[in-house]
Amino acid sequence: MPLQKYNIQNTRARRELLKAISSLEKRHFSVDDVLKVSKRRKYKISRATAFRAMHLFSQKGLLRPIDLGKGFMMYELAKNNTHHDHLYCVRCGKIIEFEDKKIENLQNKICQTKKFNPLTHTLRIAGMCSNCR
Amino acid sequence: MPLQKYNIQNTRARRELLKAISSLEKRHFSVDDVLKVSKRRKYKISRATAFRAMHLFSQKGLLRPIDLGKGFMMYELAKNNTHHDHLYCVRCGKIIEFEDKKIENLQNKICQTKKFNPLTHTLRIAGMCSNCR
DNA sequence: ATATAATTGAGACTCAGTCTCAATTATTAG
DNA sequence: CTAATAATTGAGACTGAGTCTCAATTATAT
Repeated sequence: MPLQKYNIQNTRARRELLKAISSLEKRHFSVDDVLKVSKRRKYKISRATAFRAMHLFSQKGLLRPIDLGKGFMMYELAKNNTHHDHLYCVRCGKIIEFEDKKIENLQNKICQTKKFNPLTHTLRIAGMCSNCR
Repeated sequence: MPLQKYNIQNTRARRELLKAISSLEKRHFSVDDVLKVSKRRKYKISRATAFRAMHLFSQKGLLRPIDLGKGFMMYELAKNNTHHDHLYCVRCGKIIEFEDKKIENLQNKICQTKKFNPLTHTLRIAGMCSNCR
């Protein structure tokens, strides 16, 4: 369990949260997805702690926050892959990941032109996946 | 005043909201920016009506919603320009618009590859503008 | 002019996320 | 190891954007 590797103080609550995250079959999850799992276990984690941990984990590079415009944040384990963007099916909720270096390069070019120092960027395409039409 | 042109039923509340929007010096505004102006006028508009109108206006193509990841939606008048994306300075709040056909094309190419039918897309780069470093 | 359909306001409500603060747990210094 | 200090935690109150309900009002169609 990699808490120390990410320079995150190893505590019971955080260990439990990580375990809950690992037990999720989904690749993309919300804070409440994690809390729901943790609620079934003996050691309960409070809502505030879960939110705090998700932030910390993101900041430390263990998780990556994903904004699908659903009104709440989703997360994914950062170690699974490198930065990428998402197609989001508004009908079935399916998330398709994609990575496009050319788009990234064009984004950087724009930032240079505008003398803008990028910190994060979000590219999300919402629509219908092949199953949903 | 273009309500009918957009196929929007012309009512007092909507006229007042449009007037409030026009009176804003800002190009990008939140529902509460609009409500704040309207609160200074004789004819008061309720919160629910304002939110409903913003949705309707967006749907009818009068406004364009902008998700800057601020936790609430921003809007802009659609007539000012065509679709574009945004750089958002997290320090001073400045919004820089940009348009990049090459990025759009690459996005469409990805959708084709993934057999995905895009409805909307959001590309937002958050960081620091030239003034903020 | 009436009937029907759409819009509105007020305020209760929802839901994600934050805050406070005292209690607990971890880390550091001695 | 122990005391002192620092970080984390839980409970629940709170915030703020946005939604819902429902009766009253206003627009549109007949």
